[in-house]
Amino acid sequence: MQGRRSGTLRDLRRENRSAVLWSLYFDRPRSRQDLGAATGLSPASVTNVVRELLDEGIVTEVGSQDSDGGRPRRLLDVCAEHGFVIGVDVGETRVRTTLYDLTLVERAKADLSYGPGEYDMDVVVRAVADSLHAVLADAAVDPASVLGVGIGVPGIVEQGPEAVVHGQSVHWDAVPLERLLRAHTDLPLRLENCAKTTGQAELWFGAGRGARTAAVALIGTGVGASLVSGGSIYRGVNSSAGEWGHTTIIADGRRCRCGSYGCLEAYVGAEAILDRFTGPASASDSTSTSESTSAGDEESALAALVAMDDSPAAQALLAQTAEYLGIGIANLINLFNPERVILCGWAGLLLGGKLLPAIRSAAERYSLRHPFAATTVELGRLGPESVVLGAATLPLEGFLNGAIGHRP
Amino acid sequence: MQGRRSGTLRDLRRENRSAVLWSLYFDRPRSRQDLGAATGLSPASVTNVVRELLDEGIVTEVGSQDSDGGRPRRLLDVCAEHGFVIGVDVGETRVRTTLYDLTLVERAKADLSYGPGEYDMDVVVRAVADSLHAVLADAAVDPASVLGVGIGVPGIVEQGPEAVVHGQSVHWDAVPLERLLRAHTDLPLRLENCAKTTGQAELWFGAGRGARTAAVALIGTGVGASLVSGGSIYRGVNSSAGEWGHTTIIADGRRCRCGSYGCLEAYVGAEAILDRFTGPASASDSTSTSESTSAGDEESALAALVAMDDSPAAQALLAQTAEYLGIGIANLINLFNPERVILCGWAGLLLGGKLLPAIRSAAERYSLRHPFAATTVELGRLGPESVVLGAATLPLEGFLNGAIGHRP
DNA sequence: ACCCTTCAGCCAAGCTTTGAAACAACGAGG
DNA sequence: CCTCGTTGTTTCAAAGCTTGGCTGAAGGGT
Repeated sequence: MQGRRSGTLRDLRRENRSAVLWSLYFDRPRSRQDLGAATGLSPASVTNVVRELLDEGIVTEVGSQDSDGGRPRRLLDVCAEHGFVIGVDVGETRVRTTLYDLTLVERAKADLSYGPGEYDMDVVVRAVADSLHAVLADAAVDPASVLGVGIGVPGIVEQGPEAVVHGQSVHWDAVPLERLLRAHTDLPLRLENCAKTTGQAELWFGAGRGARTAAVALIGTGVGASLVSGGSIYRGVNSSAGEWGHTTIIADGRRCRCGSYGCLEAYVGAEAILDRFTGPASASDSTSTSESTSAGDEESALAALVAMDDSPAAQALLAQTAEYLGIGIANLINLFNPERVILCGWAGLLLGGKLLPAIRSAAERYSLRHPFAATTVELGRLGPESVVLGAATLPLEGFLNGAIGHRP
Repeated sequence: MQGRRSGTLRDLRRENRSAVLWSLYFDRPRSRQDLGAATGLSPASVTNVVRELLDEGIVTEVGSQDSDGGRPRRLLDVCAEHGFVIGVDVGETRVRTTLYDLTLVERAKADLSYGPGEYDMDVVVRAVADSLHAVLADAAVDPASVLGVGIGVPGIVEQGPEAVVHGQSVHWDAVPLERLLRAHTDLPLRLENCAKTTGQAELWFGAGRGARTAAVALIGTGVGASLVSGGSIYRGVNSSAGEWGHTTIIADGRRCRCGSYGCLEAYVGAEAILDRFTGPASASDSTSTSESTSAGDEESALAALVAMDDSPAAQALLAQTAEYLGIGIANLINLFNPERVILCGWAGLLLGGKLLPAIRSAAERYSLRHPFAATTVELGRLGPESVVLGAATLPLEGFLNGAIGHRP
């Protein structure tokens, strides 16, 4: 009900400082005057805040820009070297890690794969730890200047003093991943569901730029979504909001790997699509061949399916899939009334590339006029890097908000 | 992305003042010390803010309470007489209006009905205007001391400089209701969808008290929801969020009055339930008899149906309905991860009274473990008055936030 | 009586933003 | 070459806020 927490003067200062920093970060470089206009702060306050940021080495002055006849504006920019962030994508078959500077320019990458189905925690934890050390060494970056590590994982991440992961589909049951990693590194860690990290990447740098309310629909082997409200990701009471893939679109429908029936994921997840194509006879009772096919196979198989222009069966299946996907999207539109729906994930992009018009049309038919009119349905604009990139934005977010500048 | 708007000192003061006021409003009466603990403000600041509120006549001191051995605390309370708010429920067959004092104690009521199906705007507008004048006269309240009028209407309310109503099911197409009402009254008006007003009533005073994230599911003839996030109602980009009734639960299912197929409303809306019972033969293609049955008939018919303990057909239908409702609720739980789901609306309460265990069990089966574990599914605790009461909270909300005290 | 506890008001100190005025840096024009 | 106008940035005094610490106020215990 109440829920404000401001109170003190210092908080006010931090908020203004944070507003300036966010504003600069997403529109770089900029003059002080411009920042004032964007944040609503007076020129004097901008000067004060900027001086502080300059002193701390968070921003720098980079050249100047002629004004029409007056004193030229000094341009400010974020100092790329001031700090670094690391993004980690804990995927189904491998760990991808990238170290970025403060402006999210890549400095080093590592990519460690383990056998498919190897969800043994020790293996995963070691891979993450190794990759962290690898990128740090590779980029020759002092660990003390790393602002934090963002880690995108499959499954629900229960935030708390130490994040715990519940991955119902990869059989992780209350895994204390943060504590396990803590044994290998002292870097600040932030864990988050990988759909949410992708969502944040698209929101900051992709198709979601500037949206204050959006739904990022992620389709891979599994299906998820991240819901953006007020410009940041909505987590719900338990951090498990956005489990779009397990909303029911057909009561008593196909069995889903979550154990329920008729879930969206059981129709439009990559695995489900392939199952529906190859095993139409046992449609409503597939124990599925998930464990036997690796992700890479799945990817090429789906690509092949999408490319079967001369097969009526494949065409019909894809049309049906677009219809289901449209229903799922329409449900998001009716419930959330987002200004944008962004279709992401490797399977989502694959399907969307071909079926977007059909998906849009289905979404329109299944949603109410008013909310649909306010929405655009688009494809994500970031590639498969988006999970890592989004993960890296997690510590960055903290930095932009709190912005406790460490020593440079 | 950025989206803060604070900046100035005056804003900070207003926020603190508002925090105190909210805190006091929902836990009345309270001592200053207690307020300090609740808001996190220092005793000195509480004193300052409270003095201001006392000076403006918004709060008063009411007696004192012994402390264990020390100076007794003076108790503060909201001054009921300081202002008044009016709630209006524009229903399907009548307009209900209530005038409350600042503590939401009823001071006067009016209830004007028009023939069923009379959605002619002139009739409705006149009824609202008449009822406003009636309650003002009845309570002998000076219009200048009315803080505002909240109006709950069926359909989507597009907020803007002048609210416009889109009621797809009652055939209101972009009705400029606020402007039409403006011709009859000078009171400040706030329009909102009636599901959202009910939701706010339950949130403030009913089963949702204290919840910061909740889903209020409203079932009457139509089906809607209001989604609460961060303690306040989520509206989406277009104010049309929460159209739960028109999310699809069965692809290619029953036709819905919105024009689509397989909507939740087409299964669990009161009209739909009755249709499914009386006309099972034409299940998938009912043009429905909606216009011919008035709401009152529907209510008693549904009550009769629910009471048919000895009819296996009725029992099966109700069980099926609970299943569908469970699916709809599970979808809310998976997507939103609320800490509470509250079932409201006359039909919702009727069904819930008998079927709540079945509904809960269905919701559990169709939702993921983790989000379900964090949720409770309960019945609304407010009666049919909740729409009016919730409508009255709309201006109250503005008052508690801004709290520009007018002259007492 | 005396001390102790608890609540409320007061005041100087230390923040903050702000608006106006001053300063800086440049082009244009005489 | 100098001056003026224009635009961007900084400085400075003023006003407002919260904060702790201190002082009263009002009662129990002992």
